[in-house]
Amino acid sequence: MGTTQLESVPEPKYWHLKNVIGEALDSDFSVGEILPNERDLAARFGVARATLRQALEQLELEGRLQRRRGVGTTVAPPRVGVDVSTAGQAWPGSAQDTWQSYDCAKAVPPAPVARMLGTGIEDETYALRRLRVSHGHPVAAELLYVPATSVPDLSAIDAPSGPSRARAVLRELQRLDLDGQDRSVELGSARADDAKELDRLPGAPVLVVTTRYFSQGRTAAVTVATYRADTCRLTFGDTGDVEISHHAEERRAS
Amino acid sequence: MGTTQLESVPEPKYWHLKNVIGEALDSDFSVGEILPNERDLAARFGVARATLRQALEQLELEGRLQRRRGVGTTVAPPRVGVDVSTAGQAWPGSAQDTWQSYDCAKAVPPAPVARMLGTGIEDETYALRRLRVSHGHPVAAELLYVPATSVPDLSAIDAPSGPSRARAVLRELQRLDLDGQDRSVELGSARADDAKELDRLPGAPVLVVTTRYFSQGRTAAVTVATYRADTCRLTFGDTGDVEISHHAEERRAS
DNA sequence: CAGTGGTCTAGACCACACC
DNA sequence: GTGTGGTCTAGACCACTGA
Repeated sequence: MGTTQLESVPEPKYWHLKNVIGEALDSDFSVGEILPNERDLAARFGVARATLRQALEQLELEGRLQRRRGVGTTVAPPRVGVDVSTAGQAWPGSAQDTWQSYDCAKAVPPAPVARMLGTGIEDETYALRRLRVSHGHPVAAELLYVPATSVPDLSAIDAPSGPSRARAVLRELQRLDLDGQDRSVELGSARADDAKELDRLPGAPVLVVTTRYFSQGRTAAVTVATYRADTCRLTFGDTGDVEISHHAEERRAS
Repeated sequence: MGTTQLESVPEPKYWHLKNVIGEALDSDFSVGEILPNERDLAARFGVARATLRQALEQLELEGRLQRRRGVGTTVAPPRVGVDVSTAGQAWPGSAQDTWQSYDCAKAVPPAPVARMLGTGIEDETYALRRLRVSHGHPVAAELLYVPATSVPDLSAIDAPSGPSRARAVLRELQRLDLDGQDRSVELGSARADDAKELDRLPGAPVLVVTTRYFSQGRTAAVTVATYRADTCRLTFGDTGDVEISHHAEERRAS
């Protein structure tokens, strides 16, 4: 304010608000600090609460704010970088990966997944549920789809269901040769079950990472991982063999 | 509707609406078809327009709808996959990359970028503006930051500004040895200038791809590319050396 | 319990595209 | 012009958290 003259094409109020609050966040608040409640803020800026909320929504989308019903609005910490690179990668569940699996059932995959797997609707498929935790918080929920034909040696009633069968499926997968993989990232909104795992409301914005695992010229498995878009930054460490020196990397701006 | 009984924990109306409309989109509409206007739709479902809009916003976020002011709401085509892999990668601007650069100026990079470059606020930096076009539509706008120290041989007034200087900067970059790179993806909202390039409103959801280019043990350049989140799916073709057969890939679900 | 953010309403006006 | 989606208002009630 003060710098802008009267605009011939005025920007929306919520947009202006977002910028004003965003700047205030940089200068007057520190991480974790709680903001005044929405009704007070709206009154202070002389706008309706709906308008104020539109600005806060934007800031939350950008990962700068965190809002919790019944609690309040707080300044969010910087997004955590989670590694999703495929360098030297193997099957899911190998070595010490950052996922913990906790359930497995037979299910029919959604149409887009079935298309990637090249399966018909009546083909048996295992659906394995996993959770990725970082710094004590869940950051992603994943569904791993494995057609029964990919793990033929898995004895039918090896384990009735649940975690033990999950382990069995992963074990069988390891025995296949992994020819390569294929990854894509897109924006989505959390389904009710994923939202619950991630401690968010249904419809919350998420980054959907879809991975295809190839073996013997076919798609042997597909994972669909949904990452919290508000708190996560997906990183791909595609650095060659170079060792990067630790220059300014750790400096603070202010 | 009709299938659900009375809910003890009722889901929000807009969430239910979103699902209902989403299903209708699958069954009763085809790509490009225009929906009834918001006022009619709201009346038809017996909700306020704001509630109906909340449902449409979700669907637009998921890339299922496209809304244009003054025109209407249409069924969106499937997201286009844009390759952002770094396999066999080189400097930006090399060979036939999919970007077209059209401007270059000197500027001070935003704080996070300056931190990655390890530059102070008074160090000269070139800011190069580029646009990525796919299937005739702009899908991403990019800012490439190059500290003047990275291209020392660029004669100061080689070209005053604009596209010719952009080409000169890129040309100089090619001469450096590229040791590796580093990429991250996060959710953001479009700044006013990016939004304009991408034919969207300010604040529209975008996928921000940040790339660091390493040379001689330091960060020689940084790009910040903003992709339209509604129409784009970022793909990483990390497939090893395997050739994937074209099984079911092209089928339609019906 | 009181206080928070989340949902919803019924209106109004504006900016834009197209005729 | 007319019709569209985009913004904004001033209220109301609900669902949740924590004292």
